[in-house]
Amino acid sequence: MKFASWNVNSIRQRLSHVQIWLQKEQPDWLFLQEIKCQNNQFPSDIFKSLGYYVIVHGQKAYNGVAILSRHPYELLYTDLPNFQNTKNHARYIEIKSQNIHLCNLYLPNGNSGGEEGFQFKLNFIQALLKRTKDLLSNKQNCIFAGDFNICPTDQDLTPGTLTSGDALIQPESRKGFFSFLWSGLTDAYRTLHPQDIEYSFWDYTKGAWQRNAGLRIDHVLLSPKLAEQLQHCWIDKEERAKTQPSDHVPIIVELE
DNA sequence: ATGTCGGGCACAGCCCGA
Repeated sequence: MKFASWNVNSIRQRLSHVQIWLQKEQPDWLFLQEIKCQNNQFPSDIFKSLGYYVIVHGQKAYNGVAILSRHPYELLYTDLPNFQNTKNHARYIEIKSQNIHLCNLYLPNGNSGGEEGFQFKLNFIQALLKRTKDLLSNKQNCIFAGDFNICPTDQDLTPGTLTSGDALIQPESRKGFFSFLWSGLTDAYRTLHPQDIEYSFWDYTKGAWQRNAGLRIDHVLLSPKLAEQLQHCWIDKEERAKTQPSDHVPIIVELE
């Protein structure tokens, strides 16, 4: 079983990259974030022709998430339960497929909008934590994955890339990330690669890619039974070297 | 001082968000 997540920074700009990548990797599921379009602008027919069901929660200009699934599914949520979504952002979609809750998230960055913007991020984390605990207490299999906009530790960013006050490395953000682990989820990449320095995002500016000044902010978290089946997890860095890339690259997980 | 993208608005070049 193969699973992947990718913040594509506009699906319309990245369509050919995603198509080629899908045909190469053939995951059972692909989570997409920052599709930056409305539902009727999403290229659903192309993905259907590649053998995927398409589940979209879009928004004009910003945000937007989608799931491509090779398997039949039940749509459970197009917004995060128990979240006061004061900005009406499209940042969450959850389906159930093959007896797994597949929870696709685009966590707020938290650097814009001052204190209120940061609080919006923390509120999202709290609601996500509640969703995690609800599923785990009911012994549900689940995968929480997407762009968390959190570097869990200093191992997960190039030194000097972010200022100390950045919302991606604030203690409250990091505590939020660890709260998912403390509640019982497993960070697929870090579990299999405890010492490695790898990133999933490189800013478009300041020659970040050329200098390898990156961040690990895209994560796949697994519930206990799925974690026991974890075989491989890798970050497909090659996508960032292509022409007109997203600033994020895919993260892929293989389970038994 | 901000070196890059993407989208919106509106039709050129700024603005926002990342």
